[in-house]
Amino acid sequence: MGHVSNYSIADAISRYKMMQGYNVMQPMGYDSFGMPAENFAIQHNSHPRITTDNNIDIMRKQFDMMGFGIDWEREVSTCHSDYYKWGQWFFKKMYQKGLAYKKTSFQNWCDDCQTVLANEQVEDGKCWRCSSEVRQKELEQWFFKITDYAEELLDFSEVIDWPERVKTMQTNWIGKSFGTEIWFKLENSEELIKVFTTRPDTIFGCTFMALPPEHPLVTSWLIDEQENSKMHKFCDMVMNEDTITRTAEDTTKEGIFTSKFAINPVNGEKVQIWITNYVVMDYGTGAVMAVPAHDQRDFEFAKKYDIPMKIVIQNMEESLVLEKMKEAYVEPGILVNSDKFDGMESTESMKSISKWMTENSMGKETVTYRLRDWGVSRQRYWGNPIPVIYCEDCGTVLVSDEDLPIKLPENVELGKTTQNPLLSVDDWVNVKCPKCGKSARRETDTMDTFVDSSWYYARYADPKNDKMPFTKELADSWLPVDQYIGGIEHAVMHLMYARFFHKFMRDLGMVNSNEPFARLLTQGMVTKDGAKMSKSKGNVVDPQYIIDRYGADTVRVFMLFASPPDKDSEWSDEGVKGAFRFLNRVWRLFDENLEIIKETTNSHEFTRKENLAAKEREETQSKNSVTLSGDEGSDSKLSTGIKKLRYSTHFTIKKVLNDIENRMQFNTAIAAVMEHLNNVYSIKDVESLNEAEKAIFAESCVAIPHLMYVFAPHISEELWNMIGKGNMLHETGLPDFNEEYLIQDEITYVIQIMGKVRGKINVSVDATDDEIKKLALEVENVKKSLAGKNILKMIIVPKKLVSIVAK
RNA sequence: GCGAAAGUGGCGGAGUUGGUAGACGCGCUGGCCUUAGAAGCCAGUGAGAGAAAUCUCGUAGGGGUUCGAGUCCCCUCUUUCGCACCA
Repeated sequence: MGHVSNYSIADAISRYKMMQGYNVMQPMGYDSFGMPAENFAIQHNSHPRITTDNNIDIMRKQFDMMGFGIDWEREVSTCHSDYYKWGQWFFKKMYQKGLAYKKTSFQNWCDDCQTVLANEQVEDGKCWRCSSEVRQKELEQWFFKITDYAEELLDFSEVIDWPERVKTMQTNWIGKSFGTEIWFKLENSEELIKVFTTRPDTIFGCTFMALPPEHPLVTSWLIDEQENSKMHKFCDMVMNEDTITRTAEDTTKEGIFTSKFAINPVNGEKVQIWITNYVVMDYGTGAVMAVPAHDQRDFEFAKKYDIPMKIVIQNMEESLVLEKMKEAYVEPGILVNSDKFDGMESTESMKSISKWMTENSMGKETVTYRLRDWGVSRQRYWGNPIPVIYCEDCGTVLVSDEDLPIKLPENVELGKTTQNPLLSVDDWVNVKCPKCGKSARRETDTMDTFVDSSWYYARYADPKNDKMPFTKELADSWLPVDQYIGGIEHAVMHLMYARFFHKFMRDLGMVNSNEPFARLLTQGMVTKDGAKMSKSKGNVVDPQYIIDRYGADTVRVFMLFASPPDKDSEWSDEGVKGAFRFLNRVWRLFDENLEIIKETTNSHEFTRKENLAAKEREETQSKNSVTLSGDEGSDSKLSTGIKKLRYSTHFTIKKVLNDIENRMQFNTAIAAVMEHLNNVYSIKDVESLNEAEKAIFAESCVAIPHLMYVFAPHISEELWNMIGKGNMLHETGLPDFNEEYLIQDEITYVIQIMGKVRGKINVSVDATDDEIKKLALEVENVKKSLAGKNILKMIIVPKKLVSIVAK
């Protein structure tokens, strides 16, 4: 149901844009590589090639039944070699540009299964399959150097309508911070330990140094240690905690003293070196100068292991005393115990201290990013093979372009072993070295599926190209994507990888834009009984059943009406019936009044909303149609009820256009049409209306399919055809409203006394403030409430209310 | 633990810049229509008091700013999403 909801939104937007005259491309693709597909196939004792293609067929059928305007000529599936060939091609480009490289990193490893586990496959530190202990194993992995683009990824100036929260999350993820690298010497050695800190102002308070077990220095010390020494045991323990446990760990700081010391360059003091579980290798320099008095984690650690503390920043309001401190003092203050910097304000001192350290070769100012390079290696079968061959003589050799795609071997038996099946396909793994012709081996790692999904949007521009991923002309004519729709769960990773890839493609000269997605809508998920629909929970709704029973338009209207697109929406069987009832009411209105509508509308049409696309192309387009009720003669022939109806028609057009155009809020747009429909039904005796009134009535009816088209295209086109219009509704463009009919001669003012509503008055539009005040004070209930009070002030909010302050 | 959001009737949700809280829909109640049901139509529907006019309370909880707060500020709680203990 999630997909149905997702594409109901996309289809509504694209139909709206089509009505505006744009040439809209609504493509469809399947991110079909990856673990879920592989596991699904194993479960069903089948092959992912078969199961994914099957699932795609089912989805395509459903999308067709929903009537989504998808351009099937551009369908893309990431697991088909005509697509993944180009992923391999991009990998080569990354490598050639120095953006793909290999390094070791720690992975969740199960010894029994001989395989790497994803975080989600680790349950309580144990393998999900065999329940044996998971350990961290150092493996060679391929990485993409996304950090080269860190600075540019912080720049959102070229996206138009991205949700603020997505931008914030990405900015925090990149985590740029200005700080200082400080060089400590190892005692009795010339070896330097570099630490990174954002608080150089606290350097004089450093009392120990914290290293993670992965630190190279620790590794070198461990060689001299006994196998079963305490230090070995501690390091093994910390490193074997899987990433999740180590990440989710509350505050239990643990460590072991190395018996070694480092020298603080600013004062020559000896500081203890500890190995700890709370420092990570991947950030900064992988080493921390610990200042327990002014960092909470260091504080907790120092308390636990009884390490000295030193106050170097004094609280200006309340003097800090070491013995009494219950937590670290992290606020700004005045420097103390800091030699010649004593008395400086801490925030201001940072620059001076960094500068002084730079001049005296104790360190340097640096900028650090939290962002790490993107690990793309996966030890799995159902993914895109990495186009690399390892030769004993030539080393790492790229597969030549003529040999792409490297096709995944399909005659593998899944589920027999827990390892990557590719390892055992000998005639696939064993190849001749492209350079020297000697026997060599293929890389058996496949790529992270985020690689596949990082550029597919560009492939839509030129999906059948077999010479290159796409031509520049076609890509530039379509990109950037005007409207991208995806779940909020992709706020950081997918959306950032795609931005990175786009900039990379730009630097290859393949596209000329800087961003892949101009506008972004993060849609909510469909829930049932308060939880996300999933097979395991058994709370799924089969779209097929609902479509068969109520039709595609009902499903679309319900989905769009249930909640704003960026919020989760709760599935409700009753709510679906409500949408169905609404469409039936629309149908009946036309059925019952067909003759009147037909007779009176054939010579008239709404003023067409300006054709925006044409305007952009600077073509002149004459607005040749007339407003229907504009030439019906004097208003005096019209009853009040009919004038109200005319107001409703034009007000609704205005509201719906605004809700879609400026707010993308389909639920309120549909509500407005429902309200209008109620207004139309309030006209009882249609036969007895005069000609002018009948025309207004007909206009109010015709507005409905016009406005409903983007939500419920099938019934709207059908009604349009029924009233005898020759053309198709979607070719007519959007209707426009006539400002003239929105002018009201009376305005309701609410009267508040001390903020509470005490009455209402209807006032003519051109009444003066004094007249309004006078009328307000004449209201019975207002007089009653004011009895015995003095009026201090009267505030008039134009066209809204009168507020009286009285005591 | 960190980062980002959200919390409004029995339910889904309205409430564009601080200005009538609860639009619209669902559900429920009563009535009409019908041999009966389905469908449809009409009326009502936040809580409490009252015959009514009307009054009091009410937007997760607690404070604050304002003539006026669902909306702005501070604190707390709960839920959702993401995560790589960010020095």
